[in-house]
Amino acid sequence: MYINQATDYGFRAVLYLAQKDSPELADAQTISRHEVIPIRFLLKIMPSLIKAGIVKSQRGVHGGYGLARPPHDISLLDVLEAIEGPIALNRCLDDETLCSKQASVHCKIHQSLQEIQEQLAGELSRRNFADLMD
Amino acid sequence: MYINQATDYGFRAVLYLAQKDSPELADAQTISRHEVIPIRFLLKIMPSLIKAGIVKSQRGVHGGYGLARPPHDISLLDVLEAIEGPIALNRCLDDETLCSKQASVHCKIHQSLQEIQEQLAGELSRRNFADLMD
DNA sequence: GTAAAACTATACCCGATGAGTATATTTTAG
DNA sequence: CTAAAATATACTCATCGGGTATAGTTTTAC
Repeated sequence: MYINQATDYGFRAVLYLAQKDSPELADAQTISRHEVIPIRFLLKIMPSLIKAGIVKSQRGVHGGYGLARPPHDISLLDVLEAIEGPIALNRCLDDETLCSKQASVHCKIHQSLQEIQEQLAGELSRRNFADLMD
Repeated sequence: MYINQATDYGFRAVLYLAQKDSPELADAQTISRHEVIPIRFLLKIMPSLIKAGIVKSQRGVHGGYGLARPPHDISLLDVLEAIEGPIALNRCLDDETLCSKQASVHCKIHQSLQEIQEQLAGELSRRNFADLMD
């Protein structure tokens, strides 16, 4: 029941971009070195963060990455969902047809997990990257 | 970020044992049919529940499975941990040496995830199988 | 005391996913 | 034009999740 390693790297990359003082873009090499993330892997996950409107990028000679909005507007949930999609504690909460009992609506377990999932999502969205910077 | 399918089956099996009215043991066939769980798979996960002291079993002709303690003493967390081990939102919360930055102690992300994980565990342990029976 | 009904222990298979790598392409500054 | 950067696509490889198979062992009815 882990969150992905990619998501963990994503958290670190975003935090790095939030914390660096200069407003210039940071290139992948720099982020990779500071956060100890395999560069090819970093390069692969950045587009997801861009599509989600969390990070902006610039190609070319003095290109690199920067935050697309202020740190206090980026939650842990934003980054997690950008990289690994919507959270779902079990597969029938994601897609009811996957329940082998086909009983998700009146299934007490399902209902409990749903509530727990909502609490989890709430916690993840309450925490933003400005909080993490202190 | 799913919980295991095995855990989901475990929830159902325990709930079934809690809900059946007769105090006799239920054999694997019966549980499997009622809860739509592949029998071989069910047979594989039951020993974990037994080791955790949640379920008791009896071999032989009129053998089967029953709860080892009352439903209100069995939480979702009990079953989850019995089957898939302690929860950990990411690998460095499970084992610090797995953090590629080797920085878990003073890592704000780590700290946040730890708090969220504790909340999640709390929610899972607050809910017991007597609640689910209604 | 033996046969059948149960659970138990191992061990295997296979597809999906996670983690990471490689190659080729596009963009931009200078 | 060229070098430095990001992007796109596709690949590898190990692990894990889900499930199956085989061969037991224990218990009880008769």
